[in-house]
Amino acid sequence: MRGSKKKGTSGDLFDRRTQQVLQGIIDNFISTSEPVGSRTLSKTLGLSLSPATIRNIMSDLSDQGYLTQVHTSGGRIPTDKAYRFFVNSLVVADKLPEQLQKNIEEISYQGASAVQDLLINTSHLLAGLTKFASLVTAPKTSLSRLQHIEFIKISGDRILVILVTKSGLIKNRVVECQDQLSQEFLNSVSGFLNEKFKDHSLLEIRKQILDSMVEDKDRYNELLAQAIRLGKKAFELDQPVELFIEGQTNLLMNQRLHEEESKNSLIRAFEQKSAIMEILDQTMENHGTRIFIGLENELSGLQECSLITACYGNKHNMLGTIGVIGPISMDYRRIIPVVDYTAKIVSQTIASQSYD
Amino acid sequence: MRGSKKKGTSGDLFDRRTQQVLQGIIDNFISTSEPVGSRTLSKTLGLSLSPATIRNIMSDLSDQGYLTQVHTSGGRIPTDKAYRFFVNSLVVADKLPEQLQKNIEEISYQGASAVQDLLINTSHLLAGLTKFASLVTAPKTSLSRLQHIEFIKISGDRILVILVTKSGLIKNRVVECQDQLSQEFLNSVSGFLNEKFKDHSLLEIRKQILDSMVEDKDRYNELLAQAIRLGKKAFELDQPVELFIEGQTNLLMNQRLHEEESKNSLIRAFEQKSAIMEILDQTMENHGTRIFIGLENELSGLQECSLITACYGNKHNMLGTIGVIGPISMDYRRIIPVVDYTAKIVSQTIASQSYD
DNA sequence: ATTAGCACTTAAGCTTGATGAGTGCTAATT
DNA sequence: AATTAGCACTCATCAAGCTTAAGTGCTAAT
Repeated sequence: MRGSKKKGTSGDLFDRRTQQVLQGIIDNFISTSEPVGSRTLSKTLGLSLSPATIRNIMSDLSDQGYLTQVHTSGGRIPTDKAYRFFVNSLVVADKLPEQLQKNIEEISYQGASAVQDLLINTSHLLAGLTKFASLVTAPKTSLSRLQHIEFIKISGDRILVILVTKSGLIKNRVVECQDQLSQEFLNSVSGFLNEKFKDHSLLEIRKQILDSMVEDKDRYNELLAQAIRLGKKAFELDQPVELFIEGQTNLLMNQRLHEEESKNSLIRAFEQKSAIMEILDQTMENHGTRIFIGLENELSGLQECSLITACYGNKHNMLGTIGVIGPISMDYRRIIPVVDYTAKIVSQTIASQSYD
Repeated sequence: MRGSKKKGTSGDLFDRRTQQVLQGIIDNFISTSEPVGSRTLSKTLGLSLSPATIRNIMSDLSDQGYLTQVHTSGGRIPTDKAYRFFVNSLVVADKLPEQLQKNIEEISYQGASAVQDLLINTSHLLAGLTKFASLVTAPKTSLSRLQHIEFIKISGDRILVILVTKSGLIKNRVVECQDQLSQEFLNSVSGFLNEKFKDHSLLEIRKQILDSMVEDKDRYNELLAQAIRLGKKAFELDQPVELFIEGQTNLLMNQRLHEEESKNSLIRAFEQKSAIMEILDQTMENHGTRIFIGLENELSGLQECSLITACYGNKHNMLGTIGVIGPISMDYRRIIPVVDYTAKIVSQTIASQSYD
C-alpha cells in the first residue's frame, strides 16, 4: 500500500502523503491566497516532515502540473488541475450548518407568490451567502406546459395575454389587434384554447397552431380562426432571456480578483447573457451539482473563475439552473453545499406551488 | 463692466476672466482627471496670460472655495462648489447629437409591450450611453389609477390577480383563498370591482375597501363581501420597491473612482434601494432635470458622485424618475441632455400606450 | 495690472542595499 | 533507501536616499 507510489508517468495516483501535502497547499492558499512554501507547510501540516522533504514532494507535484510558482522563489500555488483533483476527491460535500439551512429555507416564505419572485429571491440569497455572483435561470418557457391562458381587453386595440404554466410561471404580454373583439368573444377564445391545449407544452402548442394555419379547413369558423390568430401571437417564442444575475459587484470587489484586465473580461462575460444561458442549459443534461474550474469554462471571460451549478425541478424533468461564479481559489467545501441545498429548496418550493 | 470685479466677500460674481479660468480648469479636469496647474492653463486657455497671472487668479478662486489642492504643489482641482457654479451657468444644455437622439428613441420600439419592459430598456440604455450607473423608478403604483382588474382561478385555492393601471403597469399576484370560489363567481367579483373602481387611484380604492370592511351593512350580500375580501388582498400595498439599477459595474470600473473605500460605500448605497427610491421620489416635486453634486447628495455613499435625474409622466402628473449616477467630474454637458431627452421619450412612449 | 524670477514644496520615479521567504542540490544521517 | 541538514542562490518587498518635474507663493521689475 505504502509502496504503491507512482510518478514520472502522468498517472494521477499519489501516495497518501503527497496527497496530504497537496491538500495542505490548497487549504492554505484558499484561506490566505498567498503562495505557500515548504517551511510554512512543514509547520501547519501535522506530519512532522522537514521542509526539505516537503520540497521534494512539491517538486514532484510541480512536475506533474499540480503546482506552479509565481516567481522563482516565493512559494507555490495550486493550478486548475489541483483544484479539479481536490474537488473530485470531495466525495461527500460538507454538511451545511443548520443556520445556513434555515437561511436558505426562508426563500420560500418571502412572499414568493409567483415563481419569478422565488427565483429573484434565490439569486439574492446566493449572492448574499457566497459573496460572489449568482446566476439563476427561469424555467424554460417553451418546455413548460400550459396551465391557463387568458385574454383581457384593455383598450380598443390592445389585448393583454396572460399565460400561466404548470411550473407556476406567469407571463404577461400585450398584443395589438386590429379587429374589434369583445371581451365575451375573447373569453370564448381563451376557453377554447384552455380546453384544447391544457397540459401541452408551449412548444407543442405553437407547432400545432402553426400547422392549423396551413390547413384551411377551419377558415369558416370564426372562433377557431381568431383563436389561432390570437394564439399565434400569444405563443410566439420571443424568449427574452430569463436569467437573473446578482452580486456582480461582490465578485468585482473580491480581493482574489485583482487584475484589472480579468475584471474587464468578466464584465464583458456577464453582458453575454445568452452565452451564459447556453452554458447553464447544458448543465441540465445531467442532474446534480457541476463544477467548472478556471479554463474548464468555455466562456473566456470566466476562465479566471469557477462556476458551480445545480439544477432545480422535479424527478420528471429539470426546469432550470442556479449557480455561483467565484474566484478559482474559493472555498469549495463551503460553497458547493450551499448551491446544492438551495437548488433542493427551490425544487421543493416550486413543486409545492406548481399545478402538476 | 470690466471694472465690476468683486472679491474677498463671498459673493459669487467674478469678472469674466476669472470665470474663464475656472471654466478652463473644470474642462481640463473633466477630460484628464489630473490636477491642473497654472502653466498648462496658460497654454490651453486662449487668453495669452502668463502662468503668474493665472496663479493669482487661481489663488483667489482657492480662497473662495472653488478650487483645492491635493498636495502643496501639483495643480488644483475643482471643488463641488465649482461644479455647482459650472452647472448653474449652463443655461441651456448642449444639443444632443442626432445619432444619440435616434439611439434613445429606439427604446420605445424594442418590443416594449408593457411599461415595465420600457423601463428596463431605459435603464439599459442610460447605463450604456453614459457608461455610468442608471436608475429608473416604476410609476408609483398607489397613485396610479385602475384600468382593469381580473381574477383567474389557477388551482383549487390559488387565485391569480391581474391589475392593469391607466399608466400601463401590469401587476400579477397570486393570492390564496380558502373558500372554493368558481371562476364564474370570480368574474362577477372582478366585474363588480371594475365597475365600481375604474379610474380611481389604487390608494383610494384601498382606503374605500378598508372602510367598507368596518361597516357591516354589506355583510349579507355574498358578492359584495367576497369582492371586498378579495379586493383587500389584491390592493394590499406590499410595494416591492420597483427600482431598476443598471451598470453598477460601469461605475465601479470607472477610472475616476479609484479609492477602494469609496467603491465599497457606493456598493452599500446601491443596496439601500429604498433610500434611493426616497431621493428619487423627492425629485418628482419639481419637474425638469435635477443635479446633485457630491456632498449635495443626502445618501452618504453617493457623496463621491453626482446624480442627475429627470422625471417622466404627463402634464397632469409625474409618474416616475430616471437618473444617472456618475463621478463628480463627469462631463455634465454631455450627460444632462441625455438624461433629459430620455425622460422626454419615456414620457411620450408611455403617453402613447396608456389608457387615459 | 501684469509678468519674470526665484526659492520652496512635493509626488513620483529611480537606484541601492538589506531582509526574508523560498528553492534546488548535495552530502550526511537514520 | 528515505529523510534531513546545510548551503549557495533567487527574487519580491521594503525602506532610504536621490533626482526630476510640475507646481506654488512671493517679490521685484516691467
